[in-house]
Amino acid sequence: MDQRLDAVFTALADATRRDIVARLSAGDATVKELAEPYAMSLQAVSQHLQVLERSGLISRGRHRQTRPCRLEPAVLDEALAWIGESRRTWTERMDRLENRLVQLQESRDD
Amino acid sequence: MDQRLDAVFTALADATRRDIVARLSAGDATVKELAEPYAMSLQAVSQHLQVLERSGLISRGRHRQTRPCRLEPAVLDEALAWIGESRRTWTERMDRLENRLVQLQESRDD
DNA sequence: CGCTTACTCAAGCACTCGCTTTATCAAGCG
DNA sequence: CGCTTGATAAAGCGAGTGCTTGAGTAAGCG
Repeated sequence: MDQRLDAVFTALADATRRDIVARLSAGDATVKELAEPYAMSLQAVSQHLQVLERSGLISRGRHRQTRPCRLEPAVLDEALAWIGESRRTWTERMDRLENRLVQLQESRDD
Repeated sequence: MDQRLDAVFTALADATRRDIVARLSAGDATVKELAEPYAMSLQAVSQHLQVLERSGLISRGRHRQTRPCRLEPAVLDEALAWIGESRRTWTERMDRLENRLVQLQESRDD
């Protein structure tokens, strides 16, 4: 689990890879199609896709001589869940703090 | 924005730093307190905290000779929003696909 | 004042990252 | 068969990461 989150957040820590994920969320694409907008070699994009694949964020098939890429949202959900959990804990703590302050205020008003 | 997301996801791409974030979500802590459970030097933890601070995930004050660390949820929210957006786009596309399939099914039944 | 505590700075080391270039492979086309 | 297309493999390079040890700083305590 730790290793999977390592891989997902590492994969998302690069602007090019985030852009690829965003584009794949709108539909599958081949390596060439994905590489087209970037000012870098096809090989570099292929390496980015390997990072994304290793993290589980995308999967790849074979169709003729292309390797179509597809977003796999399951790992995205794990990342979402992890961040959400820390966020929730923080919020609950703040709520408790606020309640305590309100109680203090009320007891002083007595 | 891209740079901020780079920094946040890079910060979250390490299990020790994720653990620190999770612990800070439950309450502020000093460097020494945070370092205590890990089998690494205090300096190493201090460096992890610098990464977290640069990303905006935590802030640090000064109190006597300690540097209390505090989670700042704003950047966490940005990461949450980014992932959520890709997730949402994917889900909507799947919904549209399903609708089209249902329509195909219905037109065949006519 | 000296001593401890809490922490940072700096240098060094093994390792990884992002990208390049060159070479290679596998599928389809003439 | 040769040739192009889509993609991967391998090697190398500069920059960055994670950690260490050693030294330094700043605040509190006797």
